Amino acid sequence: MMTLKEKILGIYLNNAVRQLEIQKVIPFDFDLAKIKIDYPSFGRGDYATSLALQLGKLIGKDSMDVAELLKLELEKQNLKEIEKIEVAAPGFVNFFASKEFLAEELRKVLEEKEGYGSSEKNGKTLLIDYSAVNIAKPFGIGHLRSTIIGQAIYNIYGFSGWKTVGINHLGDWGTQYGKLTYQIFEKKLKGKSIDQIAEILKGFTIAELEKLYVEFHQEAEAKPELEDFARQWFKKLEEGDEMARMIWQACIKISLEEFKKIYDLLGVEIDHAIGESFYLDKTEAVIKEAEEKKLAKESEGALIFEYPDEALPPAMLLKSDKASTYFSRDLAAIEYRIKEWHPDLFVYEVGAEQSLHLKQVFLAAELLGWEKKDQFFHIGHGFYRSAEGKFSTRKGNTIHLEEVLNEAITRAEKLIDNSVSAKDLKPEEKKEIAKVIGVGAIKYNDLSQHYSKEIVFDWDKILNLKGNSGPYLQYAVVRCQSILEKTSENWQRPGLCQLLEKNEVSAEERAVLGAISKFPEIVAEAARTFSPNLLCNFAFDLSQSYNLFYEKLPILKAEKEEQKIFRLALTKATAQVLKNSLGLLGIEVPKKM
RNA sequence: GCCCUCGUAGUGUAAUCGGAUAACAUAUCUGUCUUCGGAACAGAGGACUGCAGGUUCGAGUCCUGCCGAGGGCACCA
Repeated sequence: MMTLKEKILGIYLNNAVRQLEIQKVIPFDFDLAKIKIDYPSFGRGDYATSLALQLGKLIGKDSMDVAELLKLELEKQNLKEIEKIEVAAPGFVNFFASKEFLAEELRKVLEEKEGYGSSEKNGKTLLIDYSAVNIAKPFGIGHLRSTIIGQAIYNIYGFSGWKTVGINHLGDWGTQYGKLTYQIFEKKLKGKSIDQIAEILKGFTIAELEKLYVEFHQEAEAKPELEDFARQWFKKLEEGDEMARMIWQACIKISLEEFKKIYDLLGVEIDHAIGESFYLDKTEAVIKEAEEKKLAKESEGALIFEYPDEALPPAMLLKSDKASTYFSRDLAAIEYRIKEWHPDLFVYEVGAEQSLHLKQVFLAAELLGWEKKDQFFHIGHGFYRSAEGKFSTRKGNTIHLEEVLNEAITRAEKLIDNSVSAKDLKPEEKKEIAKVIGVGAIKYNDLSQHYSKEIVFDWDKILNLKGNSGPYLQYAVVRCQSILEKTSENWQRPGLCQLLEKNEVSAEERAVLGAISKFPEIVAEAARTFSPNLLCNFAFDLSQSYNLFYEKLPILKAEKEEQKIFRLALTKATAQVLKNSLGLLGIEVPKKM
């Protein structure tokens, strides 16, 4: 299924250009790949191309003349989706979508419902690595971006016809667990019997684990030898020492239970949670392969991966004490994922700080002959920062996600208490709605900003509940639904679009329709550029168009019967498309608010 | 020192592979309510898009240099 945008580019413009070639107006083999279709600003049409500007330059003619020629050739094709083509200085060609096209899209929304905008299965698989929370650390605000953006990308690709595999690459391995096991053993377990130890381990909370971890770093500043003890403990862990394993496993259990609460609150479910430790016994084969392919080299007691022509700095495969590194584990993970799922595209939703590391991993996978490096994509998101700088687990100045979510929910509750329409609701219903609104606000705040940007953490901004925010969109849907509930009118009947055909549609109604029909194109663009924020922009635009229409024109009290039906259909379609958008973003819609 | 990312009204952001008068929110000011849900709508003011060059018919976007912020550069992940 081609979107109108794709049709204009791929068929209509292509035909026009070929015609001009035959007429020898322009030379043959003009490369249409350089051309794109834009959305012009309001009033100038639905689609635009600057093709004539480029052609004019190429053949040394006035772009306006070329634009007129293109317009002529396009008009000869009798395009049913296009009502009008205009030429504008200095050589733009603007397209206005036809009533037939808009009516057809409206019908499609009403028919296809939650499927509107989706694509048929394309047989390709996307594997996305996101969230990647760390064991024994609280679910920090820092993991929010990865979790939310990753889930949105996962949803968008699934909607676009891809088979999707989501992986939560749990951080459950590394020297840090040496630090923690050392600390737990020294501080809490030393000299205790096995039974006592089991009992103590069961009782830990994640907050205590975090506190121990922070204390370690404080103490290590005065006593650097602690770092060596930690490395020894990590080595024990790698060698399967019973005590080390026991402590480590207890940490995992406690952490997973804790994370489950947050994922539930966020409404996120990741297909597979696989810890880094899972790949431990798989690194050996990778290292052997690297050695066979002459890509590994010994250096200062460690084993490093070297890139030909120093394309990238070397990466470490084995530490000098022969312990594995996250580089070798990440490579082993790729090998495992290829075997298990045969993905066509590997996406890593991981902080921008890992940019170099992932470049090294991707290029290594290519050099090893597994995959091409352009099959990998790193969505390197910017961090949440406090006004003073980065949040750090080591220093203990993190903001816990649970705190943020609870605060958001509390703020939403206050608004609900003041809401007239929700005053008859039971307390537990209000609580549930507050959850949907609070969590939605936080998700939207995050998703609406491009992933590459840093976000300075500010309670008032992250919890914004009006203007360009999650609740604004939720409110638009709820209001649509409220109107629809007030009528038993069947808007899905023949004659729905008579008004359109008779040209009796106002500018406000036309704007809503125009916005709705862009949805499939926006989904495709959001997928291509891994940018959920485009969907946020779209949903906000549509809500604004609808709110303006709602303000200006009566729906249930429309003058004519056919107007009422049409406007109800518009309301239904708006609610549907907004719900589809929010669904992809992972934002729920309350029944009332 | 080298490498990567980011710099847009007071604040927070948008602008898709270079397109038209740089859009939106917030804050400030002014309006809209006997009408379908005011968490709404309309209007006003507010920008040499960090600075200086360059490429182009056209630059917030590409290139060069500088300034600023953040991150990275082998035994943390």
